[in-house]
Amino acid sequence: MKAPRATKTRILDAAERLFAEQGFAGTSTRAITAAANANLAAINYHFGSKESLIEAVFARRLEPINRERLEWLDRLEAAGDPSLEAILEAFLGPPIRVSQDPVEGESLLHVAQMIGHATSRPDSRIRDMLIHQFDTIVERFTAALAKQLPELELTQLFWRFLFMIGSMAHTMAISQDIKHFTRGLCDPNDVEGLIRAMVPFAAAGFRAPVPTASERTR
Amino acid sequence: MKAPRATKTRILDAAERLFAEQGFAGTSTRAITAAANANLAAINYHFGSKESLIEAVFARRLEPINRERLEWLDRLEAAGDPSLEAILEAFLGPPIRVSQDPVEGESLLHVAQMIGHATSRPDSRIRDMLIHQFDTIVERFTAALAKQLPELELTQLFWRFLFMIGSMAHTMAISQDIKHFTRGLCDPNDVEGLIRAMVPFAAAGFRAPVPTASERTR
DNA sequence: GTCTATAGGTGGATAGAC
DNA sequence: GTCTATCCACCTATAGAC
Repeated sequence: MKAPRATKTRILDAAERLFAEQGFAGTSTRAITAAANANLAAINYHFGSKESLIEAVFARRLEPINRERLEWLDRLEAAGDPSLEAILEAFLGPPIRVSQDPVEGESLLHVAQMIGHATSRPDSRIRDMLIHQFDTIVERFTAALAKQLPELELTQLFWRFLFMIGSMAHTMAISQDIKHFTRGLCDPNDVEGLIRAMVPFAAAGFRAPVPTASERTR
Repeated sequence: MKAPRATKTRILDAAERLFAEQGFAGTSTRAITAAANANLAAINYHFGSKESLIEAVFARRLEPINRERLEWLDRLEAAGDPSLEAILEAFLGPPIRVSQDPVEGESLLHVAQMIGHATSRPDSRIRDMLIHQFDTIVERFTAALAKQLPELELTQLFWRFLFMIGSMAHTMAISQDIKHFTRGLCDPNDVEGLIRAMVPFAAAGFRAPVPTASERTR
């Protein structure tokens, strides 16, 4: 006999799905508590406010993934000089694991969509929290990449790191429309296949020579 | 003596900025008309509804850019067999031009952020309109790319096209935080430099060999 | 911890004068 | 085309009973 999920967990689950689908401003606490089979007052009781609930939804998913990324990178660096592909996989691997968990699998897409919603709020606490969540990750991984690509200017390395993150984040964020645009060929739910497509794409991009300003588009 | 912009244009300008910063649900029609120095009833008079205003904001920017992309590709194909880099630049070039216009320059970032906000609304008319805006673009450009990369499986080609779009869209969407994450090295407002960084990255990614499932991460 | 009831505010949209 | 005034649906948050 399985215990029913606690109210707090049901609220987190419902909020995660609804925030991903409709954004933060577009999702009312009423809709969340209704979907979670909880009372309207439960959000304020358990989280204090809607904004704190948003932070809790993010933190529940991002903290374990980012912790695992850092541990993975630690192991690689302890074992010697990691290859470019190995570094990229330490970055992309933890999301893969989550995506393959039958229970938490959906959550990864939701988080990606939520990040899409959160990324242009100049003022909010949520943005500050997201920046803080990723600060260490960016620092550690760009340092590892720089060591592996010593001839690449640091500015170009940062650009390319951003491009890789963008590839992943945007692809997940528009996953609902991918089948339409690719005539059904690409399956956005096959995150393993997505990563297998992405690692060689990103690795080749990182290794590409930087053209001078004069030589473009012949 | 310059004529003051028409109310309709002022509303479009204000709505574009506010939607980009705060999302659609997070931006009230009251805030828009106040920022546009227009009357509260003006949105309904000129556009009919808030949702129709959103569509109008998108269409004003996307239609000329996408038309120019197709014309550019037409010219390339009329002149012979375009190179991979030339095709990528036909895709990325029109947004460059817009971004360098001192008047419309800001609008490109706004549209990118708005696309971020719009990308996970399963039900809305806005999503349908966006899909329609990009349908022809995706079809024409993937066909041109497939011709230039005949050995690349179509599935991988679609993935890589999505990755390139994600690189561009996400980079613009998080532009506010790029200086922070890159210690000031990358300037998100220098869209020309962004594209110059992106074309070789994407071109190398498109040309990367596809690994078999067995050979990964050594 | 969970519920009802409600306070106190903001939302989109419109009617009708000018 | 522009304005004021207003409708009413919906929002977050809280007080207080159970």
